[in-house]
Amino acid sequence: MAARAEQKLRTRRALLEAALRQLSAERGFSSLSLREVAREAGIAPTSFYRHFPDLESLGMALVDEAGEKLRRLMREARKRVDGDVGVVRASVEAFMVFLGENATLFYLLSRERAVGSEAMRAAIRREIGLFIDDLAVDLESESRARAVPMKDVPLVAEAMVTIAFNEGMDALDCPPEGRRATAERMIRQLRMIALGAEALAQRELQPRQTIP
Amino acid sequence: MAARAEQKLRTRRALLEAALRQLSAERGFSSLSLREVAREAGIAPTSFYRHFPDLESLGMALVDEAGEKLRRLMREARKRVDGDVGVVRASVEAFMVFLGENATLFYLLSRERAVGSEAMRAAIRREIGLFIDDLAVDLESESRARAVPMKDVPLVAEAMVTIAFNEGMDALDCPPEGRRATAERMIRQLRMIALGAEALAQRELQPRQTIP
DNA sequence: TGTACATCAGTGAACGCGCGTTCACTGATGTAC
DNA sequence: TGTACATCAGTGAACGCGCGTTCACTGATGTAC
Repeated sequence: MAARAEQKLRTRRALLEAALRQLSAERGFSSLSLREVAREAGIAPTSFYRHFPDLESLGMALVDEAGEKLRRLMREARKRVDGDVGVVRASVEAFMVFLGENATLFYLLSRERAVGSEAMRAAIRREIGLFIDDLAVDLESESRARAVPMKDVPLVAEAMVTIAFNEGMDALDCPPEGRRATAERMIRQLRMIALGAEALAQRELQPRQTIP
Repeated sequence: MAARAEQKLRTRRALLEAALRQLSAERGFSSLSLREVAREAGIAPTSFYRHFPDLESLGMALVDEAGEKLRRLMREARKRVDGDVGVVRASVEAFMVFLGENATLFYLLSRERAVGSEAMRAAIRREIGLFIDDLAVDLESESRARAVPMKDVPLVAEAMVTIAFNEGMDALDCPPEGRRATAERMIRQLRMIALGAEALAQRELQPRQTIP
């Protein structure tokens, strides 16, 4: 039996979840203390070291988890894309669900991206980069399917993710009844970006046809 | 003479600048300590209270300063807008100058917007809101001057500022020789947004003229 | 299966440290007459 | 101008607190024979 190994995993989980429970709108990861997390997880402070060399390592583990979960949800949502529901709307819907259900994971990604240790910021930039790449692939294939060319797809994806994270933060800051409105704002901004990139591509095809 | 009042102002300045000096890519405002700031400013920890009731109040003062400085620079830069240099390019140039010369003020606005105390986040949201309003006014007047209508100008301004702050962060994270490239990425993203908003406006004028 | 030994997750006491805040004070600057 | 008093920016000692980390330990689980 791996009784010992299982117990160890369970305690590790407890630590990760204790840390998540302490994160909120008010409290960033860098304000957590090792003792506090251990206390919340129900173990002695010294036992923490059996699982992570320091708090930052625990943070990195959370970042990985957050990134994977977010990308998995988005990938699944975009499978349902068809003629009626475009990539953008499907993505926004899935994103808002992620926000609602995993607010603290989103906080972690969104805030420590700007403020954490160098290692943490690098890890988050990596996760967001992967997220952008996923979106670029789907935008590209939608563009081909609809036969509407789009200029600079990776840059478009980057701009879209930037907007999504920013409006996502706003959505969490405002009361739940404001969520729908924020989602609509998000969609309108994303559509502008998509339209602009399409206009750029068309301009290249018909260079002189500008409206005075 | 107001010798005493002047000295008090000088010490206050010293405190503000000491705090700024401690801020960096690695250290967010919330990691500063009152004792540290006082030490750096060359006064006893207890003297701090003659100037601010707590560190957060000092932070708010810095936020106000940062917001005002940023907006003043942008307003001056946009005075130089003419036929050759549009609002977008002039704004980006001024923004990049602000980034280079006031990196810590920008860090403060950009990071504490996500992670500070409720009061601090509200103050930053206010400053950024004013910044967005300024931009909206100039976009609107450019749109009229060029006789190119633009849909949803305030939303466009919001999206642009979001992109600018995000790319601004990236610019500071990468070595100075990468700055120009980041600025160009920023401009391309902003142009997409502008183009998209113009395309939306045109679509309303000529509703059926879609390209298959 | 039973026994002897190894592993290792979790412990509790102890450490030194920097923190925010209080307090009663000092002495230069400011003010009233 | 001189004098007596008020103001108040800056001080240094002291407080209690939670922190991260070390250490030698315990005792259940795992392994070799």
